[in-house]
Amino acid sequence: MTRILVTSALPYINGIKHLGNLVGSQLPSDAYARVMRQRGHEVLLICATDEHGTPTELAAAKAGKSPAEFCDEMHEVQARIAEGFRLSFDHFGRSSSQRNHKLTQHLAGRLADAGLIAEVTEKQIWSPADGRFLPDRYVEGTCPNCGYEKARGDQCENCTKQLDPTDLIKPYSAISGSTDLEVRETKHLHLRQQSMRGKLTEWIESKTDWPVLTTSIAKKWLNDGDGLQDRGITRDLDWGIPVKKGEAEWPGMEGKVFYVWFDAPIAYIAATAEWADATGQDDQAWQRWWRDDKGAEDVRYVEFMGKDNVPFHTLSFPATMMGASDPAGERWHLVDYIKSTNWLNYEGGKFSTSSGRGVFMDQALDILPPDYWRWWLLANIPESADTDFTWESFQAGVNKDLADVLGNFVSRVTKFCRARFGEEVPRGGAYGEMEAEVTAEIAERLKAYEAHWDAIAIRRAAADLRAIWVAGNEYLQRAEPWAVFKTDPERAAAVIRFSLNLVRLYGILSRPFVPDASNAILESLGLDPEVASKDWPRDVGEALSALSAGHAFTVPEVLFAKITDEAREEMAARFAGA
RNA sequence: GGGCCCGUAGCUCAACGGUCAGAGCAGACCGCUCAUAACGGUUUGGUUGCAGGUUCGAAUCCUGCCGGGCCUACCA
Repeated sequence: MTRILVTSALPYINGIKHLGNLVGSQLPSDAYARVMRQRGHEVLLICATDEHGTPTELAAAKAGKSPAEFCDEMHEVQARIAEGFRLSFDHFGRSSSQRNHKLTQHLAGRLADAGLIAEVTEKQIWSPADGRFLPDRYVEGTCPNCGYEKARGDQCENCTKQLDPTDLIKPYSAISGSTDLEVRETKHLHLRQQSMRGKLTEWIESKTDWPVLTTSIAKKWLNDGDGLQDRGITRDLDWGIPVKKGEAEWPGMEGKVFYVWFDAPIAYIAATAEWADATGQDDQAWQRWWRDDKGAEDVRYVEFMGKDNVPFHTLSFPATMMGASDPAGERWHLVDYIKSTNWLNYEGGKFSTSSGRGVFMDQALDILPPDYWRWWLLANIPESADTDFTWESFQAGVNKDLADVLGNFVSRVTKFCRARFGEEVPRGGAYGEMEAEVTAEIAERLKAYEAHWDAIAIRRAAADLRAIWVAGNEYLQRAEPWAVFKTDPERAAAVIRFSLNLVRLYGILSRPFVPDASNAILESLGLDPEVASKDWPRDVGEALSALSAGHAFTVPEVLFAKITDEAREEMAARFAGA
């Protein structure tokens, strides 16, 4: 048994996420955690809402609420949607929690003590009309390079030139439109990543089994230009974690908060502490997952994220963890494997919040059950390249794989049994050569399924699972119990007994992808899903004899209703965007 | 501008220097009738973006070109 700590990148609080966000981190982290739990490992799956930063303040203001109120509400919304998709987080925390305040301040203090924090006076754009400093991106104006009039302060979208807000001609606030802008000096803390460049490089280069996408992004940042740069970890905002050095005030930093990207990854740890609090455990309970000096050394820590998150998880967060560690005292556990995913596009373009293009998580659940989305998204997860969501592909995947192959298998077996033998596992006959062959084939497929999950190759795992389902239909076709029944009912009984055991096996193996269907299958077999799903097959032969003659069952409702062409067309039209 | 990734059957993807480049979907044909008009079998379909090179051998490695995507540090 291994102890596996799994984190999903934190969804940002300012709105409901779309399917691309879901498939990028939350969904694969859940499926992976489920498989590993079912296989008997000790797993802790952690996620949280990422609540700080300028966009939150603006979104809250727009909604006429304080950031705290706004986040309270949006956290509840996101938590409900996560439940709707059956995301099995052990804890869904918040980056604004008191735990995260304390921990972020603590780690900043450790970094300062280690000499890894520099105080730097910077010039930033102040907008009196907005009453705030403006991040570069919130200053717009005319590009000095190409004359584009809505260039952003960090980069011109039109000519792609990198800019500084002070480069812009006729700059104005993107928030209020005010042209009354001034440059003010303000003091900020920088994490001295430059001094850790060697250590980080060595660490990244030791990760030879990581996806290319992950390491190439990290190496680029380490080596590009003058190499890894120090990074500001504080901001002039109201909403956030107040800058403190551990428990103590930080002279000169009054009224400032930590930068959202500094505190967000720390929230993985804080959310684990929140989990311990919520389950009535002591600090030891969460520290054994995160502190190598407190028993976390044998933990395998796996992070899931979209590719946009990679630099922060390969560099600044590890720099924080390394910098806050010392051999004789606190030692924080670094990530062991980073699974990064590409983008999911929508019908050949991007998902767009502003134009309502694409399907958002709440809408998805309004239309169809979570299993449908889970299956298609995981079977088509953008592992090696960006992937396109199309309604045709979605419809085909759901109808063929779920309804025709898995759902129909369960249906034909249980209904045939009910009609010929009644609603209990039939007695008589014995497994023969054909059953031995199918058992061997499934054992082989199962090995591949497990290996692909170990490697977090999710598309392949989905293909393996589908092949295991197909094996059941192939078997029935060969064994043809409906014909055999007429001359040799005992043989037909054995075939159906074997098939019902296949149904049970599918209920277990399919659970990471389609948990609701797994429940329905196992319950219809008179089993407790929570218990039965933990009975991951060690020996397929044994597993296919688990249900013995006389065991009662009921025929389940149709597991997956098909998506009709009309429904598909209607949905495609509805989500096409403005 | 710089960096990285990708380009394989109508579509979505495998094959990671070595038997006729494979699956699923879609198409065609056959079988079955237990089942959600479901299932199974057979089959059509590819000068692997283009042009060179390395090698006994290249989809795979190298160079150039064409096309697409992503990242580039203050949105997160």
